[in-house]
Amino acid sequence: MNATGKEAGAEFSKRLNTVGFRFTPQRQQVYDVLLQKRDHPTAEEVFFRAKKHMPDISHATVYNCLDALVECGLVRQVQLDRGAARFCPNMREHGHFYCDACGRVYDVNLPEKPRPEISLPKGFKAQRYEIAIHGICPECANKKRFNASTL
Amino acid sequence: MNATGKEAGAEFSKRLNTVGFRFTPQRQQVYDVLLQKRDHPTAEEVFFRAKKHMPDISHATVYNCLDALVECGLVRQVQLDRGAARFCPNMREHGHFYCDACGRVYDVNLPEKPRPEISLPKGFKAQRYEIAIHGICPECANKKRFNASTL
DNA sequence: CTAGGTGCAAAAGGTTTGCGGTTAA
DNA sequence: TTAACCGCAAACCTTTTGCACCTAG
Repeated sequence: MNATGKEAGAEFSKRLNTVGFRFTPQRQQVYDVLLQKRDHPTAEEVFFRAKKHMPDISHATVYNCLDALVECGLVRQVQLDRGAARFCPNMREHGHFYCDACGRVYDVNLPEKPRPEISLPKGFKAQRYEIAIHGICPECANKKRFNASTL
Repeated sequence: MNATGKEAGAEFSKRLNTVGFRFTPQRQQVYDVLLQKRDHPTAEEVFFRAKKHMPDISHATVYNCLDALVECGLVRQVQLDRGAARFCPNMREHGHFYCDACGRVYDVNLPEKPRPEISLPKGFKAQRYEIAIHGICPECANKKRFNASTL
């Protein structure tokens, strides 16, 4: 039911400590929110969900927690359009599909075979990749077809 | 000197028209700004540069023009962090390297051989890809080494 | 004990909107 | 001629900041 039993909690705490962060209930709560519904919520959305279990949590704290989780490698931040950043606890290598019609975000698997190494000019040190695919999701594609046929 | 002579201007106008946009001097100016210094400026930066040649141009118009250029396929919008969107008139297939230290953005070539097709679940229609590589650029890598050695 | 984290409220970006006047086609 | 576009200014949304209090280690 809940992804953070005592064992997982200790693991989580250790992970924070290794990067110099403290364990706090707020950080745990924010991480739980991300694990419980993996729909790439914005910071605002995380705030509302966390508030249900922890009514006094503040906006600023949610941003702080999200940044901490990103920094210690438990969460990815995804920036897909001019709007708010989104957050994703899936640390496996994967890309994101962004529906330009409805704004929903889907995880997409990348080819298992490692993609041809992108050769960076001398001196550039890559730390991580983000692959975003923009397009139309099945649901919106259907809606569109329907609308077009009834005009 | 200037990428938009009379011929290029006619070409530009035609491109706008095909997507249902009008030619306007402001759109030309904004496009010129992007062509003249390909350093992935933000809308704000485009605004300041355009203002030098067209003092009455407004903030809102710059956003309008940028959106129009993106919509008719002359410019790409790139979103690399929580900050402002950046704009890029290079429509060849390429990725972006974002330096986490200084925030500069570099174009990077992708492998000539088409990368293995990313297989999307049934029904998803991809329209465009964005590949962002986060890391440290050579200049910042050097600075870092220097600072570390003098602490 | 104390550096780091929290909550609050205000400020700071960045982008969008509404409106009266202007202009490309 | 007129729908599209412009400039202006205010509104809006997202994120950051400063500060007094609190707490994990």
